Amino acid sequence: MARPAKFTPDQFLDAARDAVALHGRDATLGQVCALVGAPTGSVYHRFPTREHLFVGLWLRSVRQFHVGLLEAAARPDGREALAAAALHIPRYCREHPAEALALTLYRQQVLVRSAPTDLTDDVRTVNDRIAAATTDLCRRRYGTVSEHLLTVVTTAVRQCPYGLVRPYVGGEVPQWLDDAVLASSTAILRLGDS
Amino acid sequence: MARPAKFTPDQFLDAARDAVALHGRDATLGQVCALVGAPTGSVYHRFPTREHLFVGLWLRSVRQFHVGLLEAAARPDGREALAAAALHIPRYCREHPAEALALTLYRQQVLVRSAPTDLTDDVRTVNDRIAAATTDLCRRRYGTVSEHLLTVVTTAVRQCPYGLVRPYVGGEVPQWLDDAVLASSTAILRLGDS
DNA sequence: TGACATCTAGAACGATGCTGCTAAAACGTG
DNA sequence: CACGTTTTAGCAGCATCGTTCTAGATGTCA
Repeated sequence: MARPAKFTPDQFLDAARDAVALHGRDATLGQVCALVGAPTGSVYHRFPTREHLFVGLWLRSVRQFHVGLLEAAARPDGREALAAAALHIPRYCREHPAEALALTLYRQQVLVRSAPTDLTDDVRTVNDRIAAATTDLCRRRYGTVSEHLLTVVTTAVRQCPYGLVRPYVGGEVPQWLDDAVLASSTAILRLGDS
Repeated sequence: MARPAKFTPDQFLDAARDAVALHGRDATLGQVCALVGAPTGSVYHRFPTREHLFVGLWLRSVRQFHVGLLEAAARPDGREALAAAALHIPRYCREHPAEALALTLYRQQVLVRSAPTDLTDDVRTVNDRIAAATTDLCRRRYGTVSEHLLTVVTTAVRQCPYGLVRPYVGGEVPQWLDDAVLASSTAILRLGDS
C-alpha cells in the first residue's frame, strides 16, 4: 500500500520517557526526536500534538503499573493482597524507574480537565479496574464497603506508599523502605477497624 | 537620594506564589507582573533572572514552613514533639495552601546542582536547622543517633506525612488525614526500636 | 511497471516568554 | 532649585520550541 513506517509510536513513547528521565518534565520534542533518531516533523504522523505524546506516555505507564497492582490485589488472602499491593509500588519503581518518573508527569484529577478532548475518556477510565479492585479489597478486609473505608484503603495501599517512594523515584529506592511502606500501610488500615 | 521603590521584593514573591497557584509550575513572568501591577522589566531590579525569583519563593516557603516545624520539635516531651512535627505538615498545608504548593516547585537535592550559583549556598544550608532538630529528636526518642535512625525519623516525621498530604496540596486537606499521618508516623518510628 | 498512499527529512513559520534597553519620572541631598 | 540616583514603564530583541509545510523517498497493490 504505502511506505512502511521506520519508527513505531512506542518508540516515540520510549524516547519521551527517556527524555523526561534526562531533561525533566519539560523535555522538548526536539530532544525526543533526537533520541529516536527521527526528524522533528515525524512525531506528528503519530501524535497530533506534544500533549498527546506525553499524556500517551503517562497513560501507558499507568496501565503498565496497574498490571502488577491488579495481580497483587488478586491474591486469595485479603491481608496478603493488601500488603502485596502496597509493596508493589516500591517494587515497580525499582524495576521501571523511568516509567515511574513518567507517572509523576500528571495527576489524573487535573488531567481529566486539561487533557485533549479525544483523550479525556482514556484519562477518566484509566483507573476503573483499580477502583473495582479497591472495592473488592475493602469488602474482603472489612466485610463492608463505604466511602470512608474506600478512602482508607486507597490511602493505605497507594497514596501512602507512593508518598514514601516519591523522593526516590527515578533513582535508587532503598530496600528498607519496604518496611516503612508495610508498617505505615497496615497502621492506616487499622484506622478502618474502629 | 533616589526614587523610592513602588513595589517590594516580597510583593513579587507573593505574586509568584499566586501565579503558581493559578497557572501551575510554569507560570510566566508576565503573569507574575500582572498580579503585582508592575511592568515586566521591573522584576529585574530585584531578581536577576526568572529562576532567582522562583527559587527565592521556594526558599521563603521552606523557611516559613520550618518555623512551625521547629516549634513542634522543641516540645519537652520527645514523643509529643515527634507527633506534633508530623502533624505540622497537614496543618501547614491547610493554613498556607499556596505556599505549600510552592514547596512542590523544586526538590532540594536537584536544586543544589541546578540553582544559580549565587543561590546554591542558601539552597544547601536551608535545611540545616531542621537537620539539627532531627538529630535531637532522634536522640530523645532512641537514646542514640545513627544514620539509619536519622533516616527513620526523617521518613516518619516529614517524608511520610508529606506524601500523604501531597495529593491535597493547594486544595482542601481532609481532617481525617491527621489520623492517617499520626498512625503511619508512629508505625514507622517503631521500626527504629528493633 | 506505474499509481498511490504514507512516511522521511528538514526547513520555515509563528507564538511565547525571558531579558535588556531607553526614556521619563520621582525623590532626597547639596 | 538643579543634580544624581534609582525606579517605573513598556517596548524591542532574541532564543526556544511547537507546529506546519514542501519535497522527495519508499514500498504495496493493481
